[in-house]
Amino acid sequence: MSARGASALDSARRLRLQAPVFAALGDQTRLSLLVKLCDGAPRSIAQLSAGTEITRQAITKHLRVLEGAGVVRSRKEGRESQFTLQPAPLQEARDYLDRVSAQWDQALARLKAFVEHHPTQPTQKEKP
Amino acid sequence: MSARGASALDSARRLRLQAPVFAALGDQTRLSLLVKLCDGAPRSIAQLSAGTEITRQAITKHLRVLEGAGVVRSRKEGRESQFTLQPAPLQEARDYLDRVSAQWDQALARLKAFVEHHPTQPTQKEKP
DNA sequence: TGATTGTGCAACGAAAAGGTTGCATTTAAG
DNA sequence: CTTAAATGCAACCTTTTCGTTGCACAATCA
Repeated sequence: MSARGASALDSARRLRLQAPVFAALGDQTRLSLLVKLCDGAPRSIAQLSAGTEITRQAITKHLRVLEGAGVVRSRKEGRESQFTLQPAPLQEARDYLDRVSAQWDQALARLKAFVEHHPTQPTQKEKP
Repeated sequence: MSARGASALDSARRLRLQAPVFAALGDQTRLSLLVKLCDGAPRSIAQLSAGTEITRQAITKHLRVLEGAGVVRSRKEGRESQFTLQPAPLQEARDYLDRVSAQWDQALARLKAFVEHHPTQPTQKEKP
């Protein structure tokens, strides 16, 4: 119960760490900021605000949210602050979704195997 | 211009469709509900509420949010409604993150190749 | 039937999110 | 030095979100 026990105990922590990342991605404006940044080039707030309908200050707030989730990093460069994408948390989020889907697939596979070993038995309750 | 052209034009629509999914995952309570459901077994609201600190009605609201994002499905079964995980939107979200990270990696690879072809040239501006 | 269990619905309140405006501050440019 | 550009900071407003309470209603069970 060492390896699996540890990861099971971390599940609550995983939730607390992963939810803010998803929350940061759960906004259309922030998602479009990420898309603009995912070509690898650092961009200033003014650059990221150009072409949008909303204010520069609103963009700034969104960038701070992304930074708080660890999805971007900011660095003071002269009079402007450059933002860069930080792919590691995104990959963790991706792996998280992968695990959820994988567990679901395994459950379905087990269910299928179970059904195939029980010929033509109609729907039965778990606890009769 | 068929395959890539179409997917490029859909990028705005992708944002509008993907953001709600991430927003649905961006809450600790909802994320834990998903984890409970990812073993494949349908569960009732009462089952999903058992062992939590918050109210059954709060859990219900979260489940409706998840359902609105297409991440779970509900089905009336007698007097109780069973909720099931719906992995397809999760996999789309995963692929979305994959594409973002992939684009970032490609950009870094290009940058690296560029640097290696320019020996010891110090940092230069994009538009001199 | 009568009691219990599982949900649905609605109103309400506190808190957070998303956005704006106005002004101060730091840097770069002329 | 004077100006313009890029941010930072703070107050404020409106809309959601998260959670609660209270009650009505349908489906079971004794």
